[in-house]
Amino acid sequence: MPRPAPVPPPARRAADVRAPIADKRDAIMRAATHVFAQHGFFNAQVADVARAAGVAAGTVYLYFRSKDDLLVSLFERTMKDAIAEGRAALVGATDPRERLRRIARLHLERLGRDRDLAVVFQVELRQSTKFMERFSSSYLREYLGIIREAVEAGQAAGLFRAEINPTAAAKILFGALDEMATNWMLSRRRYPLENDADTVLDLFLHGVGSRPAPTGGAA
Amino acid sequence: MPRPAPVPPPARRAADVRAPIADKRDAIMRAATHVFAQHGFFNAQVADVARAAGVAAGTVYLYFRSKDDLLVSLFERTMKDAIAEGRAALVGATDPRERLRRIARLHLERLGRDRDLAVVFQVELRQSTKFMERFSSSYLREYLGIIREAVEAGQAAGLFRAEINPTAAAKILFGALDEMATNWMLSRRRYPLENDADTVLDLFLHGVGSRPAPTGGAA
DNA sequence: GGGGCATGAATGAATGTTCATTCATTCTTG
DNA sequence: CAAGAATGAATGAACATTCATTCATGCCCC
Repeated sequence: MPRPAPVPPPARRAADVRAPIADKRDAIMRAATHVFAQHGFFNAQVADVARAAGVAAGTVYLYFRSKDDLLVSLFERTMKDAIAEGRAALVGATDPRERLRRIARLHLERLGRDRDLAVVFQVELRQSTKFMERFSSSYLREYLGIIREAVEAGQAAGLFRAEINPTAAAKILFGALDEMATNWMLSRRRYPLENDADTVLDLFLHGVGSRPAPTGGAA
Repeated sequence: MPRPAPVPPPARRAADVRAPIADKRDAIMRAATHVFAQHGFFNAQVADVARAAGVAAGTVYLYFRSKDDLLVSLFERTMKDAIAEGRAALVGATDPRERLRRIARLHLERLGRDRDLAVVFQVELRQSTKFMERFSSSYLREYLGIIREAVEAGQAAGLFRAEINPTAAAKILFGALDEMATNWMLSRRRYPLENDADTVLDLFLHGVGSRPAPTGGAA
């Protein structure tokens, strides 16, 4: 009996005709996130990912061209989701300060929700300049652009000092958030990461602000 | 004739008795910085490093326990240098704002001086949580501590707002500088990185400041 | 002064392991 | 009973590390 119930066949229904593709692909990506976070991309074996996903090693290659492709896909999917979620969250926020606050919160909420994902994003994706450049020139650029526009809007509204360089300010805010995420991920303590968003925003808004301080909400 | 002048024997003089050790070790570390920066740690072969250093592959193992050890040594030496240089630069600066400014400048000057080093520090060292944790729990902790103390001093002097969390502020400043360095390293343009220190500091000091703004120096 | 000799640095070919990837075969399902 | 999904053993290349050998140096004794 060479088949000890490998995966409980999940009772396919009619619409599942092309569902299995998404199912397995998704399972492999989830497993990969976990395994890469655990061992690091280079030390992780494709066979481990396959095992964690409950499929055979060869199956991975039915859904991904290569191990690299697996990491890249992970990254692309997450970034697309994140940017879509981000744009949605900005709808209805007109005050530039509020827009920045939402961006920051979302950034940290998303990473704080899934530690494996945080590890992959804060560590594994930065393994090689190859990945970094790819990341940097596409999604990071877009992300920084969104922040920059909010800063520019703030300047136009007279809320932020005119002499601030919006591009630099965007990098600074991103860098601060990124560092918070990295610290959280490396820390053994499991504090709520999203609270750091307010800390960062408070300092940032004071920094760019033309007034003494537009404090968040606390009396 | 299996010996096509492998390396020109560099005419040793008396004092060289124990010099070769430092020489070679150093040469290998330099070469490793370059090769790791070029191909990434995992893709770089020890043989490449050896070739770049002008020694045989086996020789690397006379000076380093393993490939990992080579990366760790690189990192430890640089951090020791940097922290020593940093502490020295702070001597004589009593104003907390001035201390922060010197820290920021030095941080970016050092990385901006050597692109290969910047790549290794901004990318290669972050390959695995193993290295990250090591880095984070030792040198980064120390570095953040230095920044935090300057912030606390600023608060004690009434220059910075009392409600600022100094630990968080230190992470924010570090994160912002780190992002500037990463951006510079990934950018094709070769602008002077150290100028970003003032940009960051300006925003940061506004952010923490209890006054409208302690502007740097420009009229 | 000079001709071996001991020392240990340096070499680089060989080793052995570790995987990513392939593909002939088996299984599932409609 | 096709068609195509899935399997997992086999393959082969890549590479860290080792180690038997070579080489350079300085020392000592004649």
